[in-house]
Amino acid sequence: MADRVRTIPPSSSPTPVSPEASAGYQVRRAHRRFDRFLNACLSRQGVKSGFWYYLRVLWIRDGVSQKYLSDMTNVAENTTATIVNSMVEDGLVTRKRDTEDRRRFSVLLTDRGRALEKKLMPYAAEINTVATEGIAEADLELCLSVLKRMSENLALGFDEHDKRPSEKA
Amino acid sequence: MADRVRTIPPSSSPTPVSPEASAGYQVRRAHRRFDRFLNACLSRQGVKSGFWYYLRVLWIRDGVSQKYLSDMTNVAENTTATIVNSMVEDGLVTRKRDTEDRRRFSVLLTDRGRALEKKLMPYAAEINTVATEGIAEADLELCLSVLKRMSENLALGFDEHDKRPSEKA
DNA sequence: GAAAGATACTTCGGTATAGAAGTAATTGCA
DNA sequence: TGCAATTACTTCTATACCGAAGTATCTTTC
Repeated sequence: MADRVRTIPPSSSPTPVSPEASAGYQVRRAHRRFDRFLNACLSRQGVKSGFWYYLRVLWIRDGVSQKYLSDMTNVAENTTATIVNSMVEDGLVTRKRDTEDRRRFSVLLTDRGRALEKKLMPYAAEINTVATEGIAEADLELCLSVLKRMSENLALGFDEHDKRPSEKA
Repeated sequence: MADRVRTIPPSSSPTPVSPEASAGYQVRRAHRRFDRFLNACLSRQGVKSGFWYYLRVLWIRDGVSQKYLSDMTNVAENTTATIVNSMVEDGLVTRKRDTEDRRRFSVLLTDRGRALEKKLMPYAAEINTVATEGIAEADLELCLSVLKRMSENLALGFDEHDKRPSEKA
């Protein structure tokens, strides 16, 4: 059943892959640092960091489904459900049954949720500014495109296995 | 007190920073995908994903302190405490008071913990291989060095604030 | 047009993570 | 030498996340 993600480990690696030279390691470390920095910013504003990613989606496009939010934030749907609940409690969004497809909810910003954009968005720039200090523009762009490609590569491995257990072709 | 991590949001960003073009966004997405892929591999082997990062450190250098593990894995010390407890329960490591400095523990691999190296290490290469498919060697290396620089930049902002509230110089 | 499958969401249980505050051991310094 | 600061670790509480399994709704298919 599995293919990219095997049950039996692949034959021993040719290169032992030192952590420093490993993409997985560097991505994880960078992520942890971004995450802590972001948390520090947001907690000062009394906003839970889990909200951030959802707010960013909603500021761009309001009234979307939880599925859409999950896809955009790269988070599982049950996680989104939990966090949206929490955001409703905090008065940042409301839920409304979609009339077209009654399985769905529309998640809608409240005034308070919308107002946070002005207060919080500058942090996105702030964090990226700090993070990218001393990095040439071209290098950064290349890095981001490599990250994007890696995300796509890893998603592929997954879709094949988890989302489509039976090959369609 | 804070400096890099401000209480008052910085003045409004010059560029609105579209998510796709944001380093934070790309790093986070890549991290989530790596994380899921890794989890899928490890759960098939009955190993909790939290163990992985600690095992990797211990396979290289056995008998280190929890502090050292925390530093190497970029994880807070209380998190390390929890996970090491869990690893002890699962019989992968043991703890031994350091006789030189009795505040410390040495975390030591059991035979079982050591044996996992052969079984699990190939995944490090596997994941990186899948992730970096179609990416030029030079581009990857540049990407990793940019990630490293970003991690350093973000850590700096933190150390200034959290680790050294009072300037030493 | 009814059963089978897919989709959107929820609930439950568990892991991974952090911050804050506490304890014990060590180090630094007056 | 003795007390203050620091360090290593723990405990408590809360958040962020996932997989599995369940419900309701929609779609497909014969």
